[in-house]
Amino acid sequence: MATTTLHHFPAKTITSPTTITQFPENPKTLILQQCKTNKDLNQVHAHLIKTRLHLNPRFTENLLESAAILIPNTTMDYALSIFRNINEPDPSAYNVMIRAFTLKKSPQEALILYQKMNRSSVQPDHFTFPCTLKACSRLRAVREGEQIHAQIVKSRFGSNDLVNNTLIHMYANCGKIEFARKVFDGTSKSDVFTWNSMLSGYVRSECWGEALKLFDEMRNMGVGFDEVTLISVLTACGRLANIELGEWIHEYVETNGLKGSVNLVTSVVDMYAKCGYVDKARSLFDEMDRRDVVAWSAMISGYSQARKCKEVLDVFCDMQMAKVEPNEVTLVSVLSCCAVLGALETGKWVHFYVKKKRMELTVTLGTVLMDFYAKCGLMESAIEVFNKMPFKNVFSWTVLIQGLANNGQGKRALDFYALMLENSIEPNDVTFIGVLSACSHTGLVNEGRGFFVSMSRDFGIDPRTEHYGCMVDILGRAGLIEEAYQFIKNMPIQPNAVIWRTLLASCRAHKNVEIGEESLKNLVRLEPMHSGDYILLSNIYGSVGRWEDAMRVMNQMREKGIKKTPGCSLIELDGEIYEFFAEDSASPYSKEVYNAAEMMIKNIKSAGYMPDAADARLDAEEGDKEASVAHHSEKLAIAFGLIKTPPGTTIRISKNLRVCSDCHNATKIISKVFSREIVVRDRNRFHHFKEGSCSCNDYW
DNA sequence: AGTTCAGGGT
Repeated sequence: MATTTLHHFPAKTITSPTTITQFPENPKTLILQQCKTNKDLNQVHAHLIKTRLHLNPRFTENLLESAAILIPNTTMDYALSIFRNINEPDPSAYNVMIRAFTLKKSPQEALILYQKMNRSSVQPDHFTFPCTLKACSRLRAVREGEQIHAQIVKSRFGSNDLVNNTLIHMYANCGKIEFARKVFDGTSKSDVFTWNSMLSGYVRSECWGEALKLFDEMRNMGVGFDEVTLISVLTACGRLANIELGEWIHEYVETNGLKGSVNLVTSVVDMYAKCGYVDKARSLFDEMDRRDVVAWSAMISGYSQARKCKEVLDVFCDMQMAKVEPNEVTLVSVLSCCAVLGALETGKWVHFYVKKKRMELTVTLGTVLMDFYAKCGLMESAIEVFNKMPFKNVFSWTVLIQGLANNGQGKRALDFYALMLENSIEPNDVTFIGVLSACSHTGLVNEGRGFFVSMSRDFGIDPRTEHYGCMVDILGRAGLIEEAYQFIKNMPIQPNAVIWRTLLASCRAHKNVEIGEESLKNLVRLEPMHSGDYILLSNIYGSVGRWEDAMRVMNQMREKGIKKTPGCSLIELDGEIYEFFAEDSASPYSKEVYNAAEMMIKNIKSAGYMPDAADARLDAEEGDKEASVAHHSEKLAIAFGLIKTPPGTTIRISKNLRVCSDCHNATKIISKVFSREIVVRDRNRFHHFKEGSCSCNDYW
């Protein structure tokens, strides 16, 4: 006999340790206290039938409740079989079933049963409505909710607090906050639960100001408040950066001995972090004697929003040491910080973890995973995630479009934009930033103009500074410098420094001295301490041979006490991050790296590379200009990558500034001569170098 | 027999 069949015939069922041998008069206590599985229930059920006690509805309903709600991790099958055998179920039997379906994530079934109850003319009682409304809430079924509301009004439960609290919750959860308020105003306003329901409704609908107003009202009316109230109010404080009220609540928590409440203290931690006091949040977090996954996640997201990525990874590490399992929310914060850092290895580890734990690829998790891959330059992985996501929203599509645009695949980005519209997803303002940058990074001038018009005409989105910036970029990169300049002059809102900087960068690429000078004038007025701007104009002079003017601009900068931001490039090898600065001799690898860089330059020179001194340090001696360019941080990092990785490995570099034209040219040739793919993430976008050309088509 | 609450993405 095959051994596998034996497993289905264990002797255990007969001599199970939970076997019930003695039955008390009232089986309810027994069912509640001892039944852990359906098998236990079976025995009680059998006993009830044998003793004909099952004809007593009270016993049967107790059994039903146990089967539907009290036995952990079980389906509704057993409960359904009991329910179907009840001759004329009364409201309580229906209530148990409706409550259980909602509890077990089948709110749809709950509503179907409620309809059946109506058809059978069983009168709902004051417990039926809350159970059913909760199901509507879960499903965001506002129409069904409204129908039930009408039935409530017609019934005698219209003034029942419990019923009204659930109504408020249902409307707020379905986004109908003004309906919720109407219900609230119709209550006696004497129950803290009612106030809490309304408060949480405002918080859920992101009406932070209304929430605080309600809390004020609550204190004026002297209804009192509890922990749940404070948690909602703290959320609103965090979003409004209302530190005064936040601190008042913190005081209240301290003086009233409420620090043992993990939820409440977590909310205080979150409030401080959102108000910008992340260190204060941390010290409070450290004082907690118990931390659950939400507390850890709040601290991690606090650091993540403060862009303190190193701290995010440290706390995440501590969390694992503390043996608290991260969940989706935790991982979203961690991934978004990996995206900022370009921490490919760590982010991949998180993705692996998600797969190992078979976590659901929700819209949020999927979107942040895509963004992470896109920001590490791995667009194919990003698209793979996108294709696996069962649901996508405007965020997901926007990340995809922006990712493709930044990785030099502008045409593909626009294809996906068209597909997005076909899928009836409405683009928002951020989507258009992606669409317009796809145009600018690909040189699609007329398409760009078209989208800029379409944005407000077809979708009612008013362009923001960022959108004007994209247009300036589109025109400027294409060499339409004069038009870009006029575009800025005609902008209905005040151009900021970023706009002028964009124009200045175009002037650098197209050697336009006059408008470059004009741009710098505006930049000096708006952000006088930004070193890169002076350097850009200086390079423009250099590129047309006006070395004296170039020197003059650099001196002007130095006189103002402005220091150059040193160029810095990072390379990740075996999960370790190596940092290189331009002309850096302090690095422990400097000798090795300089030798490697020298060899590398020699090699590409014989393949036709000509150094471009326009990007050199101006104070370098004439003969040293070439060496100055050769020691840009990027070249050092690439040289290091060449000697430290096996032939054929892709080299990934991130740098803090934009790629200079000499490095760009050199890297193209390196990719060909050494047969390497090289991916450079600069402060604006990606460059994928392969076989002598770059994904940006020399257009950045 | 029931109701309110915390952390996340372009």
